[in-house]
Amino acid sequence: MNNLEIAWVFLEIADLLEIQGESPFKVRAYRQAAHVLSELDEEVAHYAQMGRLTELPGIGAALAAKIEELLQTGSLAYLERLRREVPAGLRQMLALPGVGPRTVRTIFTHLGISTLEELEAAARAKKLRALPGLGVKTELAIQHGIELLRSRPSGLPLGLAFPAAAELSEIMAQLSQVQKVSLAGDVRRGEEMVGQIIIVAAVAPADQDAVLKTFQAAPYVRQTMRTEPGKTTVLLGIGLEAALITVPPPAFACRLCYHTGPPAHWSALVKWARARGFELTPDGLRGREGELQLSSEEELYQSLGLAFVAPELRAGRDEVELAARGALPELLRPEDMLGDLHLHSNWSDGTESIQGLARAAAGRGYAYIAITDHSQALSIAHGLTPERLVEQEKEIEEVRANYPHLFLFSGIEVDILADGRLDLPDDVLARRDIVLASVHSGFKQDRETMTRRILTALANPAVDILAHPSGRLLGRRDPYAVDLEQVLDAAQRYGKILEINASPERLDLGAEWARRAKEAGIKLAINTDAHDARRLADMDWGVCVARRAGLTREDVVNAWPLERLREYVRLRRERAYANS
DNA sequence: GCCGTTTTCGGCCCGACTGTTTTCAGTCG
Repeated sequence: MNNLEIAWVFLEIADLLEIQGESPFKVRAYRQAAHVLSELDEEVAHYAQMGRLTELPGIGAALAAKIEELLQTGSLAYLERLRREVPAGLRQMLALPGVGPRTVRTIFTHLGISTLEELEAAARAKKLRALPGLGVKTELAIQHGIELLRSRPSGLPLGLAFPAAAELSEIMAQLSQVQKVSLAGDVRRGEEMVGQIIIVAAVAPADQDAVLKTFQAAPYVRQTMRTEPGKTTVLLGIGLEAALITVPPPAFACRLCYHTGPPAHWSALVKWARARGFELTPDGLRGREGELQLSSEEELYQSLGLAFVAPELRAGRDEVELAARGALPELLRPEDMLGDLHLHSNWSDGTESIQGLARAAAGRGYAYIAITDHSQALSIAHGLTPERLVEQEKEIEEVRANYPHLFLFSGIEVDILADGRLDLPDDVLARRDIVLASVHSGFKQDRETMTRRILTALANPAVDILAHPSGRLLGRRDPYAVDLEQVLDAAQRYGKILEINASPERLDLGAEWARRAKEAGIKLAINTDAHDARRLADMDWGVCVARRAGLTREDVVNAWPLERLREYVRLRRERAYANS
């Protein structure tokens, strides 16, 4: 078992214990341990071998023993016991908004309900409102929550699916029988939610069975679901399906393109090819002179007279036509990013010092970062008061002296209060180099109130960037009710920057809205919202969203040199304050 | 569950909001 799988086990234990009504601190210990394991650079097995598990923060004797058991046997008696005691359906109920462990327990003990289906039936039959602590509103909220859960795209966020996909692909690449291998499908296109991992490998027909068998025994694999000639589908420990497709080497380019999809893009290619006298099938490209030998996808597009279409742009929109005209955007690349404008230090709820963030940013070759801790209203995160901001400014100044080639913006992520006012006085905000504004409370406001709230905040001259504009948590929380059309209008009118939050649990704005923002002439910033130094690497997920949105360096302010960015912010503020 | 110049027990970010109540429990961030 690898780190992520063990972390997964601990998260399940935490949920089950919580439903059982165990001490919240014990529950938190498991969640904390899961977090530590998932962030660990080295395989936890190495720590186990050296008998150093308890040196990891949050891992004591009890958890170390459980990790050992998982590593040695692949299972855990304690978890098996909990699973017998708490039906799996109860854990799913925790995902319903407004439903926590106590409510789940009430429902289970009084009605004996243990699946979402039974729960929905009970809600419809108006049986929930009679339970202690529940009422009509909760009953309706549960019914609505189940509907939302159903309408959500299934699968896992890219940030969870990609590492597993990359590791599986890497393992396949190591095999001597595998001549070429590539990720395909949702993961390769950088979709925000991944329905299934697809890996395409070029393998001589005689070796296919052996390669498929190796895949079935790879790390992460819990069980084999289906096998057919040239393809096997497995279920991973993280609850996602992964398919390995083996193809004869000459067909690799076409099959890769076909399985990368989406179907609408492939259809557009087939149609384009046919109109020019080619026959394009998943197994090859046939021209008037016969079958073409293609050694790569690039050659496939070239043979069709098209510029290469980056997987992220494949959508069946107008990309084939643009490729024909040579008019595809020159997409933003990870190496174009020059800074990160949304970082939390240990002044609020981050774990890293400002110095540590600066060191990590310098290590990535950044030209600038912004320290943007929370404001006072977010007390759970130790949000900063005006007084502490003054103190922090001094520390930022000290760190600046240590990193002459890295500019530190003294920033702030100021809360947008329920009525749209900001959580800090204007003069305090005006002294910060960059101001992000965002919503962290009152998520249940109706659409009109929430929209007005955000528009009010955008109208404030102090605000430079609207952070995580929709508030969604991928697969966990839907966007709050807000009219993003109006938000885009206001951003465009006031010259505000919209954030693509690169945290893998957010990816907010998503690609569709980022595309529309660009079309409206709005500038974007891609920020990680990192709470520790390691998470600076999340930038790549944000770049992925930007690429799917068709963004170029020009569209993204933190792909600009420092002076241009500062000038942009300065001019915007000058205009805003002059008009206010 | 973990952790300790508060070290073997007693702490462990906390405050707002909501829906249920009629003074508060549960959820959320």
